[in-house]
Amino acid sequence: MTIDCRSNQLLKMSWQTGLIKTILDPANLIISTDIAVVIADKYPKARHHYLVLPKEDIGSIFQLNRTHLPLLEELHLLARNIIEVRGECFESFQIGFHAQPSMQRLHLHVISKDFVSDWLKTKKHWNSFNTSLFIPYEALYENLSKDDQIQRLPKARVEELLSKPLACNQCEFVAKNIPSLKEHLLQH
DNA sequence: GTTCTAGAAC
DNA sequence: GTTCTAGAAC
Repeated sequence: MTIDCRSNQLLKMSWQTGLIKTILDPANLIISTDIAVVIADKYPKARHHYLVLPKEDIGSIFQLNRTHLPLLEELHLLARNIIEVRGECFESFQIGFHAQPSMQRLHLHVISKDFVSDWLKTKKHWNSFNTSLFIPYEALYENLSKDDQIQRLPKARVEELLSKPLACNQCEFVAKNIPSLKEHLLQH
């Protein structure tokens, strides 16, 4: 391994630990319990976008086993709490995990289905929330109950899902590019 | 995860 | 010529 390779890895580590650093500052915590916290996503991909994270140092969904099922229930409880606190309705939100997370520390996404946001900029953003790259809470809970672990998606499957057409999440419309998708979402 | 930007797509 | 996407970031 070259020196350059190592400095790349260090650079990568610095952004991957962003969430862990964020929750160290109490000012960032919208809700905090003994075992989990709720923060606002720094780059929200919809009008409402929150993250629920355990205080326990769990890297990602791939570190989970059956013993974590009660923890997941607590994360889900806080997800419902933040929606209620914000005066929104549960039906207008999707709650779940990315099948291929980028940031360290397990985090549950709580995001409104409008996807109206200046931070929504790429096909990857869209498809990570609107294809099987998004694992709804209930689905992950059931998979973990059954298998005692969460399986990583094959690289080819991830690439296939990332390259899917930009299909609207609320109707049959398929956008030709990101700007037209964003314009369309505003109409809903 | 974002930023930046070369060059593809239009 | 401008818009848009996709890959490198040392």
